[in-house]
This record gives sequence, C-alpha cells and structure tokens, in this order.
Amino acid sequence: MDMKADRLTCRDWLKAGLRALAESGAAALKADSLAKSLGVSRGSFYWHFADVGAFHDAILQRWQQIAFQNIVEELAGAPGDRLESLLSRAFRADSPLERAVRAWATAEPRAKAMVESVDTKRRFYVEKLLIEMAVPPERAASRTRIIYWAYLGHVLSAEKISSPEWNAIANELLLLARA
Amino acid sequence: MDMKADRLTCRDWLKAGLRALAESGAAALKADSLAKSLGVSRGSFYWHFADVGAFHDAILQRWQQIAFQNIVEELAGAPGDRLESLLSRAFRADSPLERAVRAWATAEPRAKAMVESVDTKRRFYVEKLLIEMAVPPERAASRTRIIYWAYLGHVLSAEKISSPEWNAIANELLLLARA
DNA sequence: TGTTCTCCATACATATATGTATGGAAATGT
DNA sequence: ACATTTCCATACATATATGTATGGAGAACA
Repeated sequence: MDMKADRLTCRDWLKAGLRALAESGAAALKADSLAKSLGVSRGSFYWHFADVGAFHDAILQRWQQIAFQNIVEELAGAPGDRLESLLSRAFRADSPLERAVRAWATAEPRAKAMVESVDTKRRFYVEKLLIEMAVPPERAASRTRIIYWAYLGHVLSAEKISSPEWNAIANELLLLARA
Repeated sequence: MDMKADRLTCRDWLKAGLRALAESGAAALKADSLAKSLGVSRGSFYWHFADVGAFHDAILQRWQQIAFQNIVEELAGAPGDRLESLLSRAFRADSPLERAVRAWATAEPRAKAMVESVDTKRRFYVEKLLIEMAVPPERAASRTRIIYWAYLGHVLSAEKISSPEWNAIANELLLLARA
C-alpha cells in the first residue's frame, strides 16, 4: 500500500524554501521557521539535509536550474523578433525569486557565485542575439551590458509597469539595441 | 577638563552601522555584533537607541541624507555636459552602501520606503535633465526609467568597469539619452 | 567639594535558531 | 511474520540576539 500521505521529500523542503525566499528573502531560510510552515519538526529537516549550509546550497542549485530552464525556453520560442519577446518577458514580469536571490547574493559569496554564473550565460545569449541582428560586434558587448543592467534594475525595483508605459519603454529599449 | 576620550556618540554608532551595512549587509545591523566591533557593551547601544528598530530607522534616515547630499552635489557641479559627468560618477563608482540598502529594501518595508523616496527624487532630476537636452517630454520618462534601471543594475551587480569599457558604455548611454 | 547628569558595564530573563542523540511509527522488503 | 529502511518527533545542549534593571565611574556643573 502506498500511503506516503504526509511524508515530505527533499524537494518539498526546497519548494517551501524557494517560496519563503521569494516572499520574505534569504533571512527566511531557517530550518526552524520552515519546519513550522510545513507543519513538521526540524527532525525532518535534518534528515533531508546535513545542515542549513547544505540546504542553502541546494536552494541555490535549484534556482540555477530554474534560471537556466528559462534561458532554454527563451532560446526555443519566438522565431521572428526574438529580442522583442525576450525583453517583453523579462521586463513585464515581476520576479520576486530572482530579486530575493540577487539581494541574497550581495551578502553571501555562494549566492553571488551562482548569480554570476547565470549572468554570464544570459549575457552571452543576448550578445549573440544582437550580433545576429547586425549590431557591430564591438558595440554588442556594451549594449548587452546596459540592457542587462536595466533588466537587473527592473528586477530590483519591483515596480509594476502598465501596458502603455511598457510600449514606450520597449520602443526605447529596441532603439538602444539596434540603433 | 574635556577628557571625553572613548565615550561614544549616537553618530558613532550610526557610522559603525553604515560601515557594517556596506560591508556585510543588513544582517550585520545587530546591537550585539556592533557592540563587539566598537569594543563596548550593549549598554551603550540601548542608551543611544530605544531598540534595534529605532536604530534601523536612524540608519535609513542617515542614508537618505547621504543620498540626497549626492543629488545636491550633482546638481551643483558640471555646468557643461551635466549628464555625461553624472553618468560617469554614477556608473564608474562601486557603491557598497547603496547596494546593501537596496538589497535590504527587498525584504524590509521601511527600507523600501526610503529607497523609493530617493528614487523618485533622482529620477525627477534625470528626467528634467533630459528635457533640458531637448528630448521630447513624452519620451523622457521612459528613457529616464531605462537609464535609472541600468544604474540600479550596475549597483547591484558590483562589477568593476575598466576605462576602455566605460568609454564604450558611456557612448551607448549617451546615445540612448539624446537619440 | 559635592551633586547631578552622561554614558556604559553587568546581570538577568527571554526568544530564536542550530545541531545531535535517541526512539518510534509506518512503509517496504524478505 | 519479521526485519529493515525511511522519515519524523522529542529532548537536550549550545549559540546568538533582544531588552531591562541596576549600579557605577567620570565629566560637568553649582
């Protein structure tokens, strides 16, 4: 009989951790509070993870997977004007998890390393995209930097953009990209 | 005889707090650890501040003063091409305190409020600058958003920019500003 | 000189979090 | 049925941080 009912898996803990991280920041990644939110004791936590450091590592690795998966989806979709749809997806969404991880990375070396790894991949893709759009290679790097900076700033500021606002912003961004 | 020697003032605590904030993030703003770093006991802390919440508020207010002071300096200097010198100052510097406060603001409502207040003032100034540079007012807002986002992204990423890199980036930024 | 006020140390109570040790219930394998 | 493995609860020891209560050393003031 498969009555696994309420028993938790390692991924359940990671899921709860990512949720807490997105909602309340890295300070919420405690075995104690997470156990309470999951309705279990810390005995479960220390069964699935050696210590909080290992849990944090697992959280970061899980986030990297998610971030990388997003890159793959962006690469796959949008055959026509890929940059425009990419920017739209990146700038029109609210990204509390991304924001929390980056805030975390300002103080935690391991989070910082993960973030830098993801940044490198993303910028590489954007730069390739610009070059495919006939932007001179020597200008593509600096433009990519600015566009990616703007994305990070948008993520950090967490402000909602209305549709008419986005239209104006998108125009300026595309102008910057392929001017 | 004025032998006040080693006695601390309220501003000494704030100074140590801002230092710890810039170096280690908001998690370092504890009465306990700061007292150790200052070589005193927490008795001193609770003499100058009612509780940690009041200390945090004072830290944020102090930061707001510093941030506003920076705006004033930017307004005062650079009569010629103000935008270029403004961008140079903003993007060529490493700003660990600004970075720490903004990371803090992602999780702390009071920090978030302070940050939004400073953001509004800064963007207002930049937008005015663009309009003075003959940018159409209806386009100035969205360009200001992008430029300010890029600034925030640069602050967050904390990467060092070499001089030749900066020249290329500055060209693209100015092109975006007054295209 | 004596008093008052400033600033800080010490001690205490409390809260929260970590990590370990031990045992137990339920599912799984034999 | 029995043993084993998985997963979790409980209890304990420890660490760190908050906030308060009390007193004391020293500067400022009269």
